[in-house]
Amino acid sequence: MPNGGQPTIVSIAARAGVSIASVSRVLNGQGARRDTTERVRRAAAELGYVPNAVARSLKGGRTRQLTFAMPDIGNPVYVAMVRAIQAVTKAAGYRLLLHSTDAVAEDELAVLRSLGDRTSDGLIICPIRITDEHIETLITAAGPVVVIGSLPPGVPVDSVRADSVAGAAIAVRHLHATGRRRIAFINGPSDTVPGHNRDEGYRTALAECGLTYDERLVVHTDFDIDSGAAAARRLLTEAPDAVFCANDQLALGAAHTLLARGLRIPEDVAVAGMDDSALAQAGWPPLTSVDLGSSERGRRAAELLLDRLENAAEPGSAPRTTTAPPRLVVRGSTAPATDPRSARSA
Amino acid sequence: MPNGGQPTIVSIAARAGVSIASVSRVLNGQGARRDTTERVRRAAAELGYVPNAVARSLKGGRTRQLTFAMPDIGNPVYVAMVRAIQAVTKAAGYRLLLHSTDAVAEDELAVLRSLGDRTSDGLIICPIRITDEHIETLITAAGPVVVIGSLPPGVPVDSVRADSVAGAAIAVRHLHATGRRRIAFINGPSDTVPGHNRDEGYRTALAECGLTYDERLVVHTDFDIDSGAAAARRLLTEAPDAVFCANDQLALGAAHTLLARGLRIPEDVAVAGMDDSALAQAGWPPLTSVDLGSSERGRRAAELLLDRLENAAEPGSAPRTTTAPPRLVVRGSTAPATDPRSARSA
DNA sequence: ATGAAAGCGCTAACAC
DNA sequence: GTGTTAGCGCTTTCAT
Repeated sequence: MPNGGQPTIVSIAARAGVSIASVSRVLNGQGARRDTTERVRRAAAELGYVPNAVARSLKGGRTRQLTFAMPDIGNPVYVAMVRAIQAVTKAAGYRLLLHSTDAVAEDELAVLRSLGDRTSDGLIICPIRITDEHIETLITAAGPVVVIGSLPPGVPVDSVRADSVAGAAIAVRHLHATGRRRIAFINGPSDTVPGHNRDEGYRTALAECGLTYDERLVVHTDFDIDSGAAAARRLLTEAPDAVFCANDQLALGAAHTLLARGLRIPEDVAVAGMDDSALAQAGWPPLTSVDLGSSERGRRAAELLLDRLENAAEPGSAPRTTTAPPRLVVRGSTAPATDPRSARSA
Repeated sequence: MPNGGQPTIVSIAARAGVSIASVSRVLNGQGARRDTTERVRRAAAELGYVPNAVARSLKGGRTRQLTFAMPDIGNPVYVAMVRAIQAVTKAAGYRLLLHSTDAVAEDELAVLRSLGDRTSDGLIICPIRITDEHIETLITAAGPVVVIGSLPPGVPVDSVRADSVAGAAIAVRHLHATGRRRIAFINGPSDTVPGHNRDEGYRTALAECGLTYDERLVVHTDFDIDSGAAAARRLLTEAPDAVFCANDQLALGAAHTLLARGLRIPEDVAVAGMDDSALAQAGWPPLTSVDLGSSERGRRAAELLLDRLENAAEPGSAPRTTTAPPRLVVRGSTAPATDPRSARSA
């Protein structure tokens, strides 16, 4: 037996007494005589035939599979992107392959290069850092790629970015508007694009609000809960009346430290995060957070990719870049400490 | 140009001045003369050759891809499974395809049937309900399948299950041992396997502890945060001194309701969840939870599947079933209300 | 409307 | 050690 005993168009053709070409036509909904159509269909059903997608791909040169590579499948932000991408690609008849790179640059490059093995027709990748090697590999990729993140100008690749500068600024202004004056900032690594941009937004907004930047109120650390808790412990000596965090995990960690020290949120200290992930609603009190449009970015990226795929006409046509606008989601963690009215000005 | 201009073994053969067979051999590390080997390698490198995985799969009958189908990619329990499965399959040289079925039975069946399209070599599936149709489809599946969940006896399919009966019982005994006597229970739908088993564990443990089952203390609802919050609101009139929840999301929701009503956790009411997902640590106070071995189950399932794949010898050999033992993880949400000593007896 | 046959890119006999 | 050739299962001309 050549294969595992699976029925193929050959078995169907034999059973129905027609040629394999007729089987193929009938199964793909092309014209055939009533009689032929029926016999083929019946034979296929009786045999429990399922078309071999691999053979079809080899012939057609397309797999109808797309890949999404993200740094961390456990991060709700990427889960939101997956959902959005899934919705778009599924509607277009594509399967989605998920790949977690664990933020390892080498792994990201490997995914990029693996486009050449024709396992998927296109790729959406969300790199946390973008090195020269990334750009090099991006340019020579064997298929269409869309980057979720900030590409340097001039790189001929479609991309979708978040406006975390504006996002951070919105949060800081909100905290100021609700009466906070000592606004601490727990940020991620400063050598990442997100970290750098959030820092810029923080500084800008402080200036706008007439507050001075005080480096004792700023901590750079990793993007997870424990780091947030540790950072908050260090900041406590500075007696901030608000803690703005570069993502929800950091905010959750910071909130734990504050509550454990007996401080009340938001009465004594306000806490705000970014991403508006599922964690923000899960926190106590529910966390104010800046939605950077994860779903929106995912959806947009998928659309751009599909567009390249369907209109493969001009592979060299100008790259497109979209920016998702940030949106503040106010919850309990930043209710005004003193004058409830001022909350309205947010 | 036949394909998208991608180099193939034909282009390499031409450039190196050898036959395609030699190219194939060299690239697959088989014997060849020094000179030949070198010329092929150089040609491949210059052309930026990447083997076409589709063609290789068609020839070899295997894709070296595995599929994991779970109900909800946003649920930390499944994320933990993905991580564990990924680790095992990656080490064995398999790629992992992720599929979120959204707990839709029809989607689960579709995934099962799609094994026939040869897109992946095997499947791990985590169905939330198991209907007769599931079993039927499972049996006639076109490739090896491992189920994470409880299969009725007699179904000839490998499976890995959690012991949620024992898990629920551990939690209840812990609450009793730390001084709680009015232990409410927020459970998922009773017509699901997990819901049914947790209920059994709850009843058993209550009896062991000499407490009587009081249906006013029990609520059946959906497995999410909002349902947990709503259920807790209903239970408040019964003044429980502990709330045991069938998963962490329910526990988180319940905790929110309690805190919002000004009750203290654990001083006034203890709260415990199940799954020990990332959410348990994210909650406030950090949630005591029963680890049902998500990682363990994922790992085990992957191992079973790989074993079937490698030793495809006897497809009809006896199905194996593993059960992962539950483990209580005590955190702040169930510290004893009165006598700190009694916590030791947990 | 239908059948014969070519070929997608690769591996593996089989000859030389 | 190397080349020739036959498929893997399918779609798609090209004849008939």
